[in-house]
Amino acid sequence: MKLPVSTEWLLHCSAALAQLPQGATASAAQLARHHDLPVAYLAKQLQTLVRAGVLAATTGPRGGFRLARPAADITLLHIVEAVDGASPPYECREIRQRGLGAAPPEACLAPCVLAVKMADAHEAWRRSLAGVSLADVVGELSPSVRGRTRRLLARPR
Amino acid sequence: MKLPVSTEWLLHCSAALAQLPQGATASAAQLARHHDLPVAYLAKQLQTLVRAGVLAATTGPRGGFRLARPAADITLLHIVEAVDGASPPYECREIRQRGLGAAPPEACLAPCVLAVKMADAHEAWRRSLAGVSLADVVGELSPSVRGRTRRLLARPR
DNA sequence: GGCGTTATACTCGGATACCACGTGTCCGAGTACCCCCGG
DNA sequence: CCGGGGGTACTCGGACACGTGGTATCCGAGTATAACGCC
Repeated sequence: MKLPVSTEWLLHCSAALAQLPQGATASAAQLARHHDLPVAYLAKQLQTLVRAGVLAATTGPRGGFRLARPAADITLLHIVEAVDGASPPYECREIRQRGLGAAPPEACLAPCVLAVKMADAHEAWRRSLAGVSLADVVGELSPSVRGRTRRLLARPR
Repeated sequence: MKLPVSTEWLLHCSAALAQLPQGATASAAQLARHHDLPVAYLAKQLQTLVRAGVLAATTGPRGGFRLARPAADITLLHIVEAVDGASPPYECREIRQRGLGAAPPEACLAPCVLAVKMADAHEAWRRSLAGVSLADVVGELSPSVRGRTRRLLARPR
């Protein structure tokens, strides 16, 4: 039940991109320097967010990454599930139907109780993350911090 | 964010033990046959639950495993955190304080917003699992299934 | 027949290999920019 | 001075090793049982 370490990186990078002016981009190298992260690996993970439709990438000079949608439409769940996959952590393999104690088929019409409870918990987790957007996160930052980020990630003219 | 496969095994084994008469035990071999699981690995994982205080083990003939507490006092969270560890899946490493964009110390007096939101989600997940006890799970099974489990796991006299 | 001793077989418990996924790194393809040249 | 073409440097994108933790397995330590012999 460990999330990849890169999850933290991508959350912070996405939050940083959400603080930039509309349409502005930041390169993988800039974002890596901004938080002192390994450039190559961060770039690899940023691609994951692009494939998931959370970020958009532009190649060439003055290219880079930007949010693919307004910050209010990107939730923490989108980012987490993009980097970690959307499959639930608990997977019911129906072991109740195997072995000497295999439940009779008529008892298996209803889904496995344990699977249901585990799915409920996972859904509670997803709901909590889906309730927080990048706009919410940025909104909780002080204006001075926000301005600082914009200034530091501004592209050299 | 994958839970070990053995999580399902231990949940089902614990539920089976919760259906046994007070004080009755079942050996690792019995439980393994009951669900067609690898005996040795299951035994290793059952030990984990013993160390966590969820199960109690008795050695020697007619020994085996039993619940260490009443089924109503054992929640799904106890079992899941015993097998998977209690550390939260998201760990804040304070990357906001590193790199060129390191936040000034006075801005870091409040905890990292992202870490708080991730912790909230984890807490929602834990709360959901903590709300379901083994007694609840067993209570949702039909009496016929429950009697069948007791009969199949009864020790030969 | 009852009791103590011994042998036994069954149980858990920890130490030891194997494999997959996350971590980390590299080089190649593509493109927007900028400079230079010609008109 | 203006427009077009080519070179360049910067960007992302995917393919290639390494390490840690879950998966799987084995054999050894301990104990309650049961049988046996003795009183």
